[in-house]
Parts: sequence; structure tokens; C-alpha cells
Amino acid sequence: MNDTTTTAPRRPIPMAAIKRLPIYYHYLTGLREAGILRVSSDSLARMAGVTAAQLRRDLNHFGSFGQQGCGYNTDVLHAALGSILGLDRSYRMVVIGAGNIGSALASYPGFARRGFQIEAVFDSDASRIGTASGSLSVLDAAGLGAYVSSRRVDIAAIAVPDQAAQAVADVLVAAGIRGIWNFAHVRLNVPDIVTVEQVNLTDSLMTLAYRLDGGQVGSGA
Amino acid sequence: MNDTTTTAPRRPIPMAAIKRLPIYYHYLTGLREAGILRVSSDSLARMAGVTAAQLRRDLNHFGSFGQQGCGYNTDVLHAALGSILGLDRSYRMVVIGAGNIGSALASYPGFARRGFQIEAVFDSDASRIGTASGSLSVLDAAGLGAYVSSRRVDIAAIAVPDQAAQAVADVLVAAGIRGIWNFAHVRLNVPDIVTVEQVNLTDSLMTLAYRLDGGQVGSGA
DNA sequence: TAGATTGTTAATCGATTAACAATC
DNA sequence: TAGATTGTTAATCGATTAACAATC
Repeated sequence: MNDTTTTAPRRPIPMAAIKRLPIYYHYLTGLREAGILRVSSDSLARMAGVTAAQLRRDLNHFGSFGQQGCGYNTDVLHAALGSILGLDRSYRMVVIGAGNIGSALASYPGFARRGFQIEAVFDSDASRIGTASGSLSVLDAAGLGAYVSSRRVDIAAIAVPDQAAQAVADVLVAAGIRGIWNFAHVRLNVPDIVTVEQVNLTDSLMTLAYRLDGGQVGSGA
Repeated sequence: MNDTTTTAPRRPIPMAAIKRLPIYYHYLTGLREAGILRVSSDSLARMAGVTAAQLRRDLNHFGSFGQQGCGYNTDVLHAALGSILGLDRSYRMVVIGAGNIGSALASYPGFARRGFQIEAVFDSDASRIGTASGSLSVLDAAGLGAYVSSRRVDIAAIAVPDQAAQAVADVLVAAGIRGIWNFAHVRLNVPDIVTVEQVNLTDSLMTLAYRLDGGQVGSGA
């Protein structure tokens, strides 16, 4: 019943909606594993901690996946969200920085399970090069640019000290990287074609501290 | 010039504004260390990646910290934000789960530097109990409730497998915890007086993947 | 005083919610 | 058909932006 045949969204999707997709996806994974075939927007929303209206609105930014009267097929919706999130393909990753955070990333099996394959870990510290990080051996960061240039690497996780992060990003960008997952506490300067996702655990902890101390907050965005 | 003497905010502060406070705080720390005494909303906003109007609006939820004509005193604003975020006092923390993430948290020196002192690490796995995690020795999780009940613990970081997280939260709540920093991928069921800050690295990575694959996004919330 | 920049209001923009028509 | 629940619109709510008066 569309007046157009394009499948691409006509309007930009709100970032807030996109951030909720992985949550829905997570609970759908659980439902499927439990052998549950159908779920209503009401019960899935309750699991995810949002309203049913919001869940349906979020999904309808991307298409219609349910059936009036009987809810959503868990397999169908799971597959649809997986496809939207790009989880139906695999991503090759490198981690730069073999400190606490870099090592934790390299050792966590949950990423590979969702198609995020960490292929290499780099560090510039001679005492770390050659040691094990997860199942990988730490490579010399001097070879980072050549490594990324010479094979397909989709995402680079930067887990180096703050003052080294921009230089690492520059090397990665020059080598053609398109996605950066940045754990350093600096806003990276990169061209528009490069997507940066910023993670800041200290900020998250400070926000918790503010709320703990009786700070009044509005909508739980 | 207030018509009231209360210092508490009259309206709830938007969560979005609170989440930006640590970013401003971070750049103010850098400015102070560089010996810079004053900063305009325009230049601080540029560092933080927001508009000057938004920065001023965010600050004015909490009070007036600048001086018309000459900007903000970096010391004054740094101290004010630190006080708002509760960084002028220290927080005692425990970490539950001595796996990759728990160990990384326990080893990261940046938390203590901002007043978040990790006092103990717990695990239920016999092969981990007694081993070192950062500068701490891993304690038996069986003693978690007694530990938290018997001393002041402000924040507990939950870094255990997903299926164990709710049980750990129940023990913590029964022992009187008020703040939980949750790294498990489950929505914790806790009473209203307990504040939960959720961290989900996998969701962050999925969001990056979506944007990488050409997903259109709206406002960069 | 003139220049600069904050504090604050009103206008705009975007996201959430509520309601209900469509339809399985 | 009757019951249920989605898809979608319009109304509400909240956050951001722009503009400028206040004032250092």
C-alpha cells in the first residue's frame, strides 16, 4: 500500500530508537531459545522496560513485522532486527591497547558470538608485545597501519591512554578504517565518513553518583 | 535575585543534560592543568562537541557560574560541576565478578583518582578466590552480603554472568546497597530507592555496526 | 562608555504517548 | 463474527536552538 517502492527509510531514524533495538534483540534471543514462537508488543515492551506504544513505533520506523491480532513471530522479528543491526554478517575488528580494557575486550567471548570477530591486538609497549591477550598474541603497534591497509578491518577499538588516542585514530583513518569504537576520553577528530562510537565508563559512573546523591532527573532518556 | 531561597532545582533536570556534565568537567580539568584561568561558553562547548547555547542552558539548570562579558572561571566552574556530580566526596565500591570486565574495573586507576575507591572484589568461582585482581585479593562471594551489611559501601559493580546478576542484586539490596553499576545484560528488579546505572558494551557495538552499514540517524542524542 | 559574553526567554524541533482504525 | 493486537496518526511532552536583554 506504499506510494513508493523504496525500502530505505524516508526520514532519518531517531538515534534514541536505534539504541533500543539491541535491547529488543536481546530479549527476542531469549524468547527464541525458550521455544516461544509469538510475542505481543505489550509483553516484549515490558521485558525491555519501555511502553508498548514506543516499541511498536520504534519497529515501524523500519517496517511492519507483526500481525494484527496475534503479535510478532519471534523468529521473524529476531531475524529482522538482526538484519537491521547488521548482525547477519560478520565484522572484523582490531583492538589497539592491551591494557586492562583492551585485554578485557579481546577476552570477551560475547562479541564473536554476535559476529564481531577480534582479529588482532596491538600495543606500543615492548613489555606487552608478544604476550597473550585472550587467544591472540599482542602485535607491535608500529605495524598497525600496514595491517589495516592490507586486509579488511571493519572496526577498530581504541583502548590506549587518552593522549595517544588521536594519533592512533590518525593512523587508522589513513589506513582506511570506517568504524572506531573509542574508549579514550577524547573527542576524536576524524573525517565524516568515519563513524565513531564513544564509550566512557567514568562518565557513566559519575552519572550514577549524581543520581545517588539525590539529584532530581527527568525522563529516563 | 531569586524569589526563593532554596538551592534545590525547582524542576527535574533532564537526564540528557546530566550526561553532558562529566564531559564539561573533563575538559575543565584539562584547562586547569594547562593553567588556563577563564573560558567562554563558546570555546568550552566546541571542545565538548555541543553548542554554546546548550552548554549555557545545561549549566543554568544548576545555577549561574559565569560572568557576563568574560566567561567562566575554570576553577570555579570545575569545582561547581565537581560538587554537582558529587566528586567532592569519595565513594566506596565493591566489584562482584572477577572475570575480564570485573578485573579491568578493579585495575583501572582512573576511578580512584576521581574518588571512586574499589575496596573489594568478589567471585563465587573457587579457582578465582584468593587470586589477585588489581591490588586486591578476590574474596568469596558467599561473604558479599555480610561484607556490605557491615560497612559503608556506596556502589556495587555487577560484572557476573547474566543469569547470576539478579541473585547478586538481591543480596546487595538486602544488605542495604543504594547504587548498582550493572554490566550484566538484564534489567535488574530492585526497589525504587536503589539506583541502577546500566552499561552494555555489546549494545554500543551493535549501534556502531548499524551506523557503519549506512543506517540514517537523526539527532546525535 | 563600548565590547563581550552570560543568563534566560520564546520559538523550534524532535521524541514519546495515547488513541483508534485497520485487519488478522 | 468477535476478540485481539498491530500500524499509524494526532496530541502531548520535553529538549534544543536562537535571540537578545542583562550586566560585567
